Parts: sequence; structure tokens; C-alpha cells
Amino acid sequence: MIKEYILSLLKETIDFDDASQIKVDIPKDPSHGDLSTNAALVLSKKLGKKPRDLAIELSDSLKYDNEIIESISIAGPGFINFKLNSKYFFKIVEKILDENSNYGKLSINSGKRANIEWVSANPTGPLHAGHGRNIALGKAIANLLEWSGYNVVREYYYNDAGSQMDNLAKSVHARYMQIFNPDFPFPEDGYSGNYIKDIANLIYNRKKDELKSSDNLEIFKLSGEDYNFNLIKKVLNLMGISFDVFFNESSLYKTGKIEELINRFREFQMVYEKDGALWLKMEKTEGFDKDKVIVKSTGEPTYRLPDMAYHIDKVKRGFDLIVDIFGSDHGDTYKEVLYGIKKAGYDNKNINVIIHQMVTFKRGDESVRMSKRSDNVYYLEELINDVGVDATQFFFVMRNPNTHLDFDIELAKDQSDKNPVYYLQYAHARICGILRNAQQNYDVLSDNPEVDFSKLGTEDELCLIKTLGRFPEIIHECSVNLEPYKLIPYLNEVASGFHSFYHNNRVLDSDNVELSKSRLALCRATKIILSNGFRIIGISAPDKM
RNA sequence: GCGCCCGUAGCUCAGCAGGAUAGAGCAACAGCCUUCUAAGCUGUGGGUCCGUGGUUCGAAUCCACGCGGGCGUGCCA
Repeated sequence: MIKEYILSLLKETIDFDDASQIKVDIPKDPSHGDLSTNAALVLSKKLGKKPRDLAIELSDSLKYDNEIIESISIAGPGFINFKLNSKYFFKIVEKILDENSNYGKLSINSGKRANIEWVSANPTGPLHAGHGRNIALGKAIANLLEWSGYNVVREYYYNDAGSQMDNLAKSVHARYMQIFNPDFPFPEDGYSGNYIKDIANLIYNRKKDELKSSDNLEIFKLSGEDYNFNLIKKVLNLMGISFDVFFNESSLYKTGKIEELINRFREFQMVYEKDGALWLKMEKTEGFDKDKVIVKSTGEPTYRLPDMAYHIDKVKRGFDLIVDIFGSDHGDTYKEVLYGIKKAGYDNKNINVIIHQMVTFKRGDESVRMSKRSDNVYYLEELINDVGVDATQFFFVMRNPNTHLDFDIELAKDQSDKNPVYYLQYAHARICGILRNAQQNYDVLSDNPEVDFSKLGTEDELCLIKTLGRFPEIIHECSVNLEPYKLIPYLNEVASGFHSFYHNNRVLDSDNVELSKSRLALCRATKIILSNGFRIIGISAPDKM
């Protein structure tokens, strides 16, 4: 890319052992040129020269290609500013049109395999709105991994074995029994949602009172699991997500992986028995302050043991990168899991855990209460019905996962310029409108596909082209750090650049065929960038709005 | 108490591997539709970057200590 080109020019001219401080950036102020470097500032001390003198010296001796760099100037304390040749920018437009839906795809991780695990909600009930952040993030990050070249396995891990599933069975059973006897006691910590009654009714419709006097809860558990999983999959489907692997906890028992891990811990003397439970030694030097139970006195493992076994399984599958996405309420447990992997003698360095903070939902100024206990749950499906899939996806991905998210339902629902989703999508729809119009009403424009880009030259046009050309490096930045949210301000800039261009520059004009063609090409290039960006963050690119 | 995260414009947030005058969207105010979608464009106002110290040519950004908020700190997941 162009930044590397300039960096390589600098390296040809002057020796610097430590290049980490030297940066080539796009200056905030466009009057400072298209690119700028702080090289002279950084190197001045080492070489004992004044930054400005060094800058002049450097810029005089650079041997650059005139087709790429038009001019060089010195400014401020010693920044070297580069103005690029517009021919360079026109080549970018050609490249975008040529690579089309692949433009921006990187090869930095070609040939590598990545596993990304997220959602992983247990089938004890439908997904609630708060799950949305995890779901949306994972979707976008999985896309980013693919764009950076990885072969990606999308995976969902769920617990179909532990005490939560027993609780589900008891809850469904109680609702079933209440059909015959309204006074049948409901478990104190049972799942109170109405869906439990729906499951009980389904069982009743099938089995009538056959199960009334049975104390086998298996059928209640399986029916509940099945019902809930269908609800979950339905919503995931709405969100446009499909998983390659559904990994269930019980398989870890069947294949003996839990037992194997316990034996390994024993072998490495990492565990001891106390009060009838099996404890894992947690070392202070690793930041832990007390030991943790991995097998309860009842003989059942705590959640962390199968979590560790599961991750060891992923490690053994040989991925180059393993990504986990958790809410901040799991912020401590993932550390235990990584620790367990290491202490069992496996390598955890390929595991990258992304922790996102919690979400608050608001309708205008009013916050939406979400408590599981009172059945006052705002389900993800309701949120999607309220604001639409695109707004749901967009609002969850919009912010840095590290910060708390305020999700304004009214704003997300609003079909007006207030809503940032529409601003972006509208730019795409507008372009499609122009393309339709060109096809239907401007035959002359399709005569000869040759485009003379030198017809382009207005401020708006050049500004838009420059923005489009930054797409690959934005993808690079986003994918290296697994940060899809950074794509959004960029796409906003693309849309804004396009809207300004549109406002000031008539695209279709029969009296100006060559100009029209080149502007039409610019429109197509913009459409490609927008739709590629939308695909990554996981929203649709509408043709009409 | 301890651990992790956060504190930037009226609101929601970018910027935080140190760099030129701290940005965006919304809200406020003032303009722009006989022309490819006004779900748009143009302009204006708006800041103790939580506080106090430190590191240096330079700090919103790094360090220390406070203050405020969120989440953890289970033989729940």
C-alpha cells in the first residue's frame, strides 16, 4: 500500500534501526497534503540535527515515482508532507471496479484456520435482547476474520448437562403438573417465563396425563431443550447467522475428555480433595487468590471443568486462532479457563478472548428493565421486531465492545435522518437509483465501456476517491484488532463523501457523455465499497428505500 | 476489600502502540428541493478531555494516587 511505499522510500534514503516510532499518516488537515510522516521529528535527536533541517535533507534526497507522488513539502516542526498524483487515485477506482466484491480482502491470514465461538447460550430459554451484543459482534468479527484471509469455523457451545438443564426440567415438569393441579409447587429458582408453559402444553397435547405420576424428568428436559433451541436458532436465522459446529457439553463426558483432563491435573499435581470436592490449585503468581472447585461433592463438575476440556479440544483441533466472545460477566472465568489449559500442559497462546460490556436498553429517556425473575424480559426477537434486523445488528456493532452500550430503541426504530443506519444505507440506495436511471434512460452511456478518469477532478470527486482508496487499510486495522466498530465511522465518511458529491455533481448528462461515464464509474466504485463494508458489519445493502 | 472495564461537547460516543488547531452523530440555530430519492446538502455555536501529581521537545493518550459508575469476586453458568 501507499504508506509502505513511502516508508520504503525513507528507508532507502536513511538508515533507521528502530522504525516503530516512524509513522506515515493521513493528516487531519487536508492542506497538509495526502500523507505525512514524522520521520524527521523522530530521527532528529539520534542524528543530532534540527528536525526541520533533517526534513529538508530527507525530502531533497527521496527518489520517488512522479506518477504516484506529485510533490513534497515541509511543514510545522518538521513534518514531511506528500501530495499524491491524481493518476494514482484513478488507478484505485479501476482496481475497485475490477476486484468488485473482493476488493478489500486481505491475504495476511491466507491458508490459516480460525475458530470463533460465540452466543453459546444454554437452551434454557429464548435469547434476550442483551444477548444481541454478543451475537452481532461475533457475526461481524467472523466476517472480518474471513476478509483477512482465514478459513473460519463458526461454533456454538452449549450446556446440555448441568444443573441449569435440571432446573429447566423441573420448571417444565411443574407447569405440566399445574395443568392437573394448579397448586403444584413451582421451583423457587425455576424459569418463570411463559415459554415454559408453552413447552408443558406441548407435552400435554402429546402425552395427555401419561406422565402425571412418573418421576422421570428426562422427557421434560429434552422437550424443553428442543423447544428452546428451536427458538434460539430461529432468531439466529433472523440475524443471518449460521453455525458450522454446535458443540454440546455432554459429548465431553461421552468421549471421556472430562475424565482425561482430571487425570492430567492429578498427574501434574494441580488438584486436591477437600470437603468431598476436587479443588484446582490457583496460583497467586498467575493473579488468583483462591483455589477453585472443579468437581462438586455431589460428583458433578462445576462449569469451569468442561469449559477447560472444551477449549483443550479446540486447541487440539489445531486452529491458528481461536476467538471467544463473552460478556463482562464472564470476565473472570475466561482467565480460569486459560489457566486450566496451561496447567494441563497445553498451549493457550492462540486463544483470543473478547470481552464486551453490558447493554442498557432505553426507549427515549426511559430505561427498559430486564429481570429474569419477574418474567419482565425483553427478548431479542422483540427487539428485532421493534427496530429491524439491520438496526439491531448495526447498533450492537457500532460501539467499542469495551464500553457500556446504551441502546436507544426509539432511535434505532426511527426511519429518519436521525438514525445512522439509514444514512449509510440511503447512500447505497441512491447509487442504485442512479444506476437504474442510467440503464433505463441513458443508452449513450452504455455504448463504450472505456472510461476516461481524467474527466474527474472536482473537489468532491477527488475527496470521495481518496476515501474509497483507504478501504483495504481500514479492513486491515479492523481485522488485526478484531474491531468491526472502526469500520462504521469510515463507512460514514464514504456515505458523506458520496452525498456531497451527489449534491454538487450531476452524474447523468446526455450532453456530457464522457464525464457522465466517469462519474458513473465512481458511483459504482462507491457502491462496491459500501456494500463490501455492509457485508462485514452484517447489514443489508438495499437497492431502494 | 480485591480484580477487570469505563469517565472526552447538552445526549450517545470516536480519538488513547504520545504528534500540527481534540472529532462524529443527534440535539440547538441559520440557509438549500421546476434537475439522477431532501432518509440529502451547506454553514454557525458548543469542551476544566473526572481530579491531582509525575514522565518529555510534546499528554485526552503513558505512570502513580484519588473520585465517580458498571461487571465480577459461588461446590450457578
